[in-house]
Amino acid sequence: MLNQSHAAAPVRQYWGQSLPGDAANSTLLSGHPELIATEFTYGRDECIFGEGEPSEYVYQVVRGAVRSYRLLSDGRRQIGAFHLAGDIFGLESEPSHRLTAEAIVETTVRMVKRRSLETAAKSDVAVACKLWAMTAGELRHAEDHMLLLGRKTAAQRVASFLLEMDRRLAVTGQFNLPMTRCDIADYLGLTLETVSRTVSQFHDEGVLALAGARHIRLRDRSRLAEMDA
Amino acid sequence: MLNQSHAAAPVRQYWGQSLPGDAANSTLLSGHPELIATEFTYGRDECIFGEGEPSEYVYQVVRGAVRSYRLLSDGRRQIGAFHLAGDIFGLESEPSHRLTAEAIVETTVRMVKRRSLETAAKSDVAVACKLWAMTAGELRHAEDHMLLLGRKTAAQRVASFLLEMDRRLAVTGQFNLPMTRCDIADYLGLTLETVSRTVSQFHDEGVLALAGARHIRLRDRSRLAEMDA
DNA sequence: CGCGAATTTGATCGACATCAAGTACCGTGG
DNA sequence: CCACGGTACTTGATGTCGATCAAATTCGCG
Repeated sequence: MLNQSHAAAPVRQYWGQSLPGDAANSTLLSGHPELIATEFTYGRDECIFGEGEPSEYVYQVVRGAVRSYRLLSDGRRQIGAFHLAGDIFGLESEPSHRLTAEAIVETTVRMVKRRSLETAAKSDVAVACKLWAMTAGELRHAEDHMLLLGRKTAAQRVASFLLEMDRRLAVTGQFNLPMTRCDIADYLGLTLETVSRTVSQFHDEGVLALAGARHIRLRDRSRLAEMDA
Repeated sequence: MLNQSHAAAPVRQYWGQSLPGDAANSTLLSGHPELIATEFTYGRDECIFGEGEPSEYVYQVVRGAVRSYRLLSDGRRQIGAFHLAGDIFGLESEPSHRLTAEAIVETTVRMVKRRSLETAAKSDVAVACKLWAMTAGELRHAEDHMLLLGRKTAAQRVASFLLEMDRRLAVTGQFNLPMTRCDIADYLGLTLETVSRTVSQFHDEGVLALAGARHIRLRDRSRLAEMDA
């Protein structure tokens, strides 16, 4: 059950519309003039921060995609979340990160010092509430994902995933996945073969259309939604 | 894969030392005089609040044990957390509960109005930070649990569970489980049979001692810890 | 003591993992 | 522009862990 090839490879780009960012997110890292935001770009598979490292910065994805994960000692990996354009990640109430974050593709992030956020929170209750709301949002996602990992079938997991990606990055009713089948598998608690087979099956059933493995158009969202149940 | 008997039955009691409550928790619901706390006792298997209900109160377990869970349409259940004496639960940043909470055994809770907490948070940044820290703590647990549900073997899941319960409710190096094998299974993403078999196996290996199915003494914590890895 | 639920244990099944090719895709260099 | 090489992806064959089905057995409580 050792895991599969989390190795490096050539770079791609252009993923993610720059910062659609739902209003909720945009505010935190822009509303306060005293918060200095720096931009930085990471190459594909580059580490942004590692598990256990002190959490110095909070990040927002400007362009690209990020995976946050934890490892078991034998290399099995569980990706807890994908962070796409507009998403904020790396926000901790504690002094150190509990997951590793890596760029999936070439990714630009905006970062602000955690300390300065905390300072802002101390003087402005609205900021403090904002931080709380953001962590609560992550918790909600984690709760949904626990149900998926603990109790859903492979088909249900893939259906959930497709609907999530459709919601988060579809533009003209279709989307490009920035992540590999292996990433998806490690997000869904499956193997890459099972993910591939399930996507193929959905394709055969006419539930989705493919243009290359990464470009997907959902043709029957209601069918996916009801099988997800 | 339909689930097993979440039915009602006679009442038991005496679970949980009354409020050992780590300092972190005790403060929130006691430090502020303007927060009026009411006590209430729920019978075994009684619902405290349901998924989707407006989140009017925040709760702290005084005595007993609570399970929080979500259901799939066909009845499969995923328990996200057990709340034991001292734990706070039902704290939401949003207006409604996202999981159902039920008393596992006869359980006394202390409850304060969510609105009054929010009011306190608005005037006192320390309270706001406290709320954030508590939600962050739940998120940390959820992240650990995602790794367990997505990637650990049955034996590793049960080992994790035993170590968690040992940490949270052991008194003289031993503890009484308030929950059934079915609850444990729905927490670990397994079936009750697999949980039972795994506990029996640990018993045969001398890793733990049993006095009835619910009373457990861990005899080799380091072995459990290393198999959990 | 005796009933009903909880738990254990056994036999069998099946969904997904693992092992193993084969194919498509894409960036690079000739 | 095309051949090459490497990775990602798909597909097939087989294996296995945990689920399911089915009885016992034990445990609490009335």
